[in-house]
Amino acid sequence: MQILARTWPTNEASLGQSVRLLLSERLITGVYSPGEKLSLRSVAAGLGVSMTPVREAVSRLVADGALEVAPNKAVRVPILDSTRFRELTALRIEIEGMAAARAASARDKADLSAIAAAEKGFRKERSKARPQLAITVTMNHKFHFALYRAAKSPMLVEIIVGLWLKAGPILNFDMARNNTWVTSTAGERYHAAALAALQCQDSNAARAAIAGDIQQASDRIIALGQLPG
Amino acid sequence: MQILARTWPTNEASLGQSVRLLLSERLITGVYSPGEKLSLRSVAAGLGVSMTPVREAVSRLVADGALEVAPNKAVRVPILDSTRFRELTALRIEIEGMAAARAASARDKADLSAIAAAEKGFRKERSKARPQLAITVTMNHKFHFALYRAAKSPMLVEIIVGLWLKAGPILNFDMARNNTWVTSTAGERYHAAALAALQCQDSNAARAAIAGDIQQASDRIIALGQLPG
DNA sequence: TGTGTTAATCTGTGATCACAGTGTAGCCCG
DNA sequence: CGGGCTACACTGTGATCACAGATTAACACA
Repeated sequence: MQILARTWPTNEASLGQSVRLLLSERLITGVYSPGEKLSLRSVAAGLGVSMTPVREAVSRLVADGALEVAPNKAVRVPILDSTRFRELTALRIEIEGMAAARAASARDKADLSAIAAAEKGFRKERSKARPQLAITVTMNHKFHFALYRAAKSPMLVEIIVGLWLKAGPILNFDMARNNTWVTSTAGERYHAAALAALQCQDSNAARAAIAGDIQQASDRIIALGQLPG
Repeated sequence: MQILARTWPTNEASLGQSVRLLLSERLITGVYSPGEKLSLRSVAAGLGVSMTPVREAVSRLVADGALEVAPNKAVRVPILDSTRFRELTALRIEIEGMAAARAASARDKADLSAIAAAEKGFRKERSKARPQLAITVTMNHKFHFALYRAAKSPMLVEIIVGLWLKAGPILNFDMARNNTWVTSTAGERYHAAALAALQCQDSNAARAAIAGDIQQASDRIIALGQLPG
């Protein structure tokens, strides 16, 4: 309980929810590597809770495709082959592109300032002499979801969270081994373009900017040639 | 265990999975009404299993938005207000339309015959003198998912299942009180148009047909004026 | 040294128990 | 007969126990 107590003040949320959020964050930020095995008892012991809330959280993540159960019944982080990775990338481009297009017309002033702040944070970290991967990843995450939330469609945001859960481990795992992503300026160019498109309510430009951002990151992963299949 | 044993031969799937599938089917086919309360113990007793697998299933469905926990901590079928229902409809049109468009280009012969068979089954039941709602709903379900599976994107199909879980209870609940859906020929016209579009690989026509089908069904619900908000 | 077999350990799954919070029905009192 | 209070029943949540299957490690034997 000690770990969770510090991360979330146990204000009001079930332990299962807390564990799920913690594991989600770890997956999206690449704490767990593709293929890594997770044991319910180990996770429970590491978090200081019993198996029950961990089981609830893992069960949900498995259902979301963020974790998988091998035929051995062992729980592990899925290893996407190149076919499934391309499928996921195509889906992300269409659905996140749709969210960006909607955000361009539905955004209000509060959205714009939140997105601009996130864009600035990302650019600032990445332009450092030695940008840290973890911080850059977090900033990228904040920017994208600030933008998607501007579409004013909670259900759509939930769908996108599911997509990021599937993509997170591979993206961050390979990024960590090849620093072309943090050293490239492609990301901030697309981010700036997306922000500008939202400011002038240009849906098509917003969709194109987000699609380009996703595509270029995906291309880097595929170029590494580490994916099976 | 007796109920589950007959529905699924307990071949190989955890009880939690079986319970989840059973509850999903009940939600999509409208066995449970919007606002209806579900008790973990009651469901468990009714299915002859312990609370554990039921909890796992319900937890997943709550996460999917197919069920919700009231501030009382009571689990119930969500009651969508008109705002959320319109949001859900708009999402369905875009995402299921996307699936239809992809299916038009990715479909193979096996897909076409499966979809044609499902289309025929739907049309046959609905054209009866007294079509049964439950059967019509099931046939409609089969047709749509046979079509979506032709897009060859399992992740996309999973997303759509999530959308249907949210929409199922209201759709079928209101349909049962107003037989304009089963008596209307609009559904089979859109289905036929979608099938034809897939046959000649016309993505735009396929998207339009599915969008029209969703829209007309949604319009009937809204026309009933039973939705709060 | 290589190989086959066994025993210990670890896995997820399901059931059961304990507990705090909430709604409700009944009953007592005015 | 009506209103307020008190038990009781029931809710979800978390922990713990029991069990079958699989993996691994060690040990004995050839």
